[in-house]
Amino acid sequence: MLKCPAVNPVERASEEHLVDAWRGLLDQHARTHCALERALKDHGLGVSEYEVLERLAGDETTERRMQDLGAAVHLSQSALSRVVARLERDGLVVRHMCTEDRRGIYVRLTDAGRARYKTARPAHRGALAEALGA
Amino acid sequence: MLKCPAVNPVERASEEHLVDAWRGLLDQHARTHCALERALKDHGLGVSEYEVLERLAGDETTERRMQDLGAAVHLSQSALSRVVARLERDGLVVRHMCTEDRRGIYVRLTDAGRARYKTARPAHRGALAEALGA
DNA sequence: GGACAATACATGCACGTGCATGAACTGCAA
DNA sequence: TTGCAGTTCATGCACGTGCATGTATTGTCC
Repeated sequence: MLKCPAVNPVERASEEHLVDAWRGLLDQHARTHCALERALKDHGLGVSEYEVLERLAGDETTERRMQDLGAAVHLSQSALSRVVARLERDGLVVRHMCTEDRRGIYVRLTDAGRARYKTARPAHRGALAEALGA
Repeated sequence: MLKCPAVNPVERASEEHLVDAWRGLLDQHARTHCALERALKDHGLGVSEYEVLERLAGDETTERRMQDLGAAVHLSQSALSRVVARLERDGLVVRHMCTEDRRGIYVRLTDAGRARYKTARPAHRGALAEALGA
């Protein structure tokens, strides 16, 4: 039985190329994600937690609104809310309402949070270099 | 206060490059994964389920051992076990012990499974093309 | 042959995530 | 002012996943 006679060879090759690209992407993503997870575990951080910390540390003000963070990080709004809750529980960030729009929440890095970030950063970079190649 | 005086500019640039690469990877992965999830939802399949189905359909024998599948798919052994359990519950595959090694489990695609795969495949390819670009 | 490590898969459990919803608040229109 | 739609974030819930463990079987060494 011939397979897929309706699809011509060119389209088929293009499709296969796409699938290969996707599998490669999946491969690289899984490897890097695992490496980061392993590296950050020793510092008591998850990948999402570190990501948020980095966004906060990268900004001069060290203070951003939840929705700004949400736009930067690949996380649903609810997931971000919980990540920040965990970070606050661990004393790495503090949340406080903005006075001008009482719906909004500001997230600020604490000294402990900044210190934790600086400590974890080399491990993070190392894992990245290892996983993504030189 | 100068930041990171111990890191020279070259290493710093290399680090930034790595971070950018990782974020790009994350971006592309998230977008593609979401697109696939949306496309497959209409066919009652998850991304992992489809992945397993594809591996089974790609092989001529349509029969593989769990550990072979585990090596091909980016899933832990326990996750794969459950994915196959779900597929079996939906009647898309059947599991049966191999006679020569009674520890091993063979997974075989049913007619319904093959049909489902063929139906879902265009949607999958379409989402891939859309997400990964032309 | 009998004891013991190794392999292959299933399962209990904890955890992080997304979706849907809820609660608090703002801005606008009548 | 009052009412109502839109927003911003938190939370209940269901689900998929990984880790650790359990169960059954195989292979090896004595």
